[in-house]
Amino acid sequence: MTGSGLPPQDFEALRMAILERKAELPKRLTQVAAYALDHPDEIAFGTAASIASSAQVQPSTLVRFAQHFGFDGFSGLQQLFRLRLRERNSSYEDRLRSLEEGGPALSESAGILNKFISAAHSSVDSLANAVDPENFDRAVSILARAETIYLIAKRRSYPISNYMAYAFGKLKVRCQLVGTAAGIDDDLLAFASEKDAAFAVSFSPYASESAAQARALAGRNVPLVSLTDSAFSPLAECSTVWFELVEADHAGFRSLSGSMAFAMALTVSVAEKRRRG
Amino acid sequence: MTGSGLPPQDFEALRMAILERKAELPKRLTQVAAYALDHPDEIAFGTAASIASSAQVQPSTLVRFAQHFGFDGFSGLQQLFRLRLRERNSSYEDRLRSLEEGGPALSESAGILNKFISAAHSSVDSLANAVDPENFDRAVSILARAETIYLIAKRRSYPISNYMAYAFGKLKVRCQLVGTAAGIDDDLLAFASEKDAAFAVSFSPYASESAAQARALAGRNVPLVSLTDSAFSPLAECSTVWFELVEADHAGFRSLSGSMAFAMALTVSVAEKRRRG
DNA sequence: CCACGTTCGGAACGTATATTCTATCTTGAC
DNA sequence: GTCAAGATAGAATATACGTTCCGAACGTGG
Repeated sequence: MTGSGLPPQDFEALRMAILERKAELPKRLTQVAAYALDHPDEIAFGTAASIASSAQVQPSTLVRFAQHFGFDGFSGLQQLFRLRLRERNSSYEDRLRSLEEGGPALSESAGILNKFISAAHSSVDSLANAVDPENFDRAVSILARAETIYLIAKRRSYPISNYMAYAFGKLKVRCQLVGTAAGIDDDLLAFASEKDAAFAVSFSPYASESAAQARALAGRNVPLVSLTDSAFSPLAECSTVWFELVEADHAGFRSLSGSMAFAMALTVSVAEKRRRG
Repeated sequence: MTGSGLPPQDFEALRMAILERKAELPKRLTQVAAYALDHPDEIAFGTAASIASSAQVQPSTLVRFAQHFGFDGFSGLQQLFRLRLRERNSSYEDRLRSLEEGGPALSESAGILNKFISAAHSSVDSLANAVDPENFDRAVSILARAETIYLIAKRRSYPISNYMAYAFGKLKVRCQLVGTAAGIDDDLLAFASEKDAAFAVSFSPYASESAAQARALAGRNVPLVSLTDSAFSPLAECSTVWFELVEADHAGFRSLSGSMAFAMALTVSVAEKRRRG
């Protein structure tokens, strides 16, 4: 008797089983377990031999590993990894493609909508990849300890800071929206001190006022967190912490989908951190 | 000599090549071509034998098919199908899972960020599913023929109309943002006539002014397009065309990612339609 | 109707595969 | 230190795989 009852029926179940028994597994099997969870794609596509060499293990070890989890052999386990990839993809992209293929038949408007949906989708994806959790954490800390948070954004970025101001208001976090009425911005920012902090958003082509205001604040040692779309942005050089987010666009118009998600995450995180002390 | 120059390097190129040459392909190869594009997953995971029997073809035909597109054999072609699945999944969901697994180890902020990314993702997805292309087309037509577009939104929806106003400005479409300064909103709206149109956004809990303004406009036969989150919204009943979009939220705070994508698609579509006449 | 080139089906081939088996090694208890 | 139980490495094996090959079928132009 090698296995342990019935094998898991789907990938999730297998994952749980592996995590559960990971501690009590022999050395080489632990090695396989770690490799399997870290490189599921390799397991799905590779051959027993190639996987074994990648994981620095003998092919037979893979078979034993599979049998420990109730499979007949390695192949049975592999099928679960393949199933996972199959099911994952069924929804979103295929829909886009099918719409795209209907191309000429569809109205132009529907085409534009799909482009924006697609752009929003990839913006959110790139947000997921671009933001380093540690940096995010630092940004949250900086803003959370500020007395007043100054929100700097012009033109296309303004809706972001506007929404943040709304949310901060709901969350009882004091903030000052900069860029709303003409002229008094710099007067407002003159109040900012080291005890405060600022959050600036600017995408190419960068609004010169935003950059100037950011620099001014940085010069007076006001901690500055910023969101921009390039390392060469004027915001990047004067920020305490900055994030690079490239919003996918359609015909030059970005949907701000990624930025909005980021902004809300930041806003809520700050409020949460402040609430917990 | 069997192949035709160099084989495609990625799945998309292969797809194009197949579609391009589909007409001039022999009978059985056409059969394979159709099967390949319809069941890409089968090709990625199956064996030559299993695929052949599914497609009602001989295994050798698969090899010939691959060779027609410049591959050495069937395996080379299969790798492209596998690569596609690999790359599709590499970014988003795995990252979420890995962060989710780090759970307790991760900071709370990172967790919140991921929740918002996830919410944004599903908002955009539901946008793709919820918006009927024909309705969208009607909405675009209504707004495109308006002399002035009135944008009605309060509170959390305001950033959406704000961004639309910015984009409409860039696109040289006349619009009037309603809800910016206190008091004069109704005076502004008094100018609206049947030749104009309005776009209203309101999510639960609905701002009473937005609903009232929308009703007033509808009563004066001003065409009204609206974006809201329920069929029971006060906006739904008085709109010429309306869209239901449920934004996924985290802790009650929506990221507006889906709404933003929708708004920009609408804005650009209107401008485009107007430009073309 | 015939010759020719192309396409197809199916068997044959060599290879690579997953699995099994066994000798060796490790582990831990007494 | 010894022994037993389990785990591992690596060779052995039987299987299944992708590919190749060749004769038959098909369609075409003369």
